[in-house]
Amino acid sequence: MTKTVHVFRPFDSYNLHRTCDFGSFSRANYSTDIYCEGTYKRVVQYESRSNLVSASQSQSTDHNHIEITIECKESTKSSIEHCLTQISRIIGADQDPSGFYSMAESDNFLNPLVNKFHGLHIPQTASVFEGLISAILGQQISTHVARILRSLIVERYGSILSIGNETYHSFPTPQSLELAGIEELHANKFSRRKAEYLCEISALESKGFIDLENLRNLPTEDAVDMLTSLRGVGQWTAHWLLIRSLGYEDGFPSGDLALQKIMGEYFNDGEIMSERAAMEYSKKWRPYRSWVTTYIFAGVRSGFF
DNA sequence: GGCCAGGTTCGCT
DNA sequence: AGCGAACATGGC
Repeated sequence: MTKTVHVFRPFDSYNLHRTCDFGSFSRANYSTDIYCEGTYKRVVQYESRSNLVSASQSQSTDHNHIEITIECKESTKSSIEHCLTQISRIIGADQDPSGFYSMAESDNFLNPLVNKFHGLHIPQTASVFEGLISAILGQQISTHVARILRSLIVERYGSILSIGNETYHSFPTPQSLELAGIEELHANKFSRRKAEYLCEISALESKGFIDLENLRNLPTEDAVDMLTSLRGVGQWTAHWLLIRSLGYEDGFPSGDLALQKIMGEYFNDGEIMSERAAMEYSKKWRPYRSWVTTYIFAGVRSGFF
């Protein structure tokens, strides 16, 4: 077991704790990602080898930096490179919120949110596939139930890595979910419809009929079109993916019920906003709507509103 | 027990 | 285009 340590300097404002909190990583049943005592941990696969990668932030007096540790049976220059790229993307340490922050300064609604959650970046899912499956599974149900279902498939279909006394789970591969099959997922607390969506998408990805990772390289519209052509993926899910998996800064899931309620309270005399009205109103926040969405949800989760 | 929760599809007007 | 039902589950 070799161990290597690296230091990464994000933009000054970056706050690991707030970012991991937003990602639900500190919740016991999140399974794949662990955030505990100031350290974030996750297994990163590279060429069929498992690397345990951890990140922690030290707030020394003059400099704010992230320390990244990689543990692996064998490491190479390219495996280390891969792990560093992955981890900094997952924890959002490579993002620059300064454009969003300057826009928010002159916005009465955003300004308090930015003050409260300053340093929160947008955590990215380890893969687009993982983001998509997690998003579909969370449709229409409470975040609490979504976590239960997510950890169920992770523990049942994901691979396991043991180091010392600790056990780490990986997110299921497209192959393993395809293999699980509709019937089995249905028997495991998923609606038949959802089980179908998950298996269909897993099969398409594992057979190479779609390439979810490649969506990162497409213009926004094309990525949304491709995603919504999949059964089980509507506007909400596609935009959620733009924000949480594809790294776009201007996604906006206007179909979101919680978002419509909050916006209604502030901008529509307390009346819930329609999807269309929410989308229209959101245009004043271009091109930073992914940030706006993230900060609003951070507010929702912490009882800010 | 009933209603809702960070939606989507399908089948009607 | 727009509307309503169905979908499975956990929590209040």
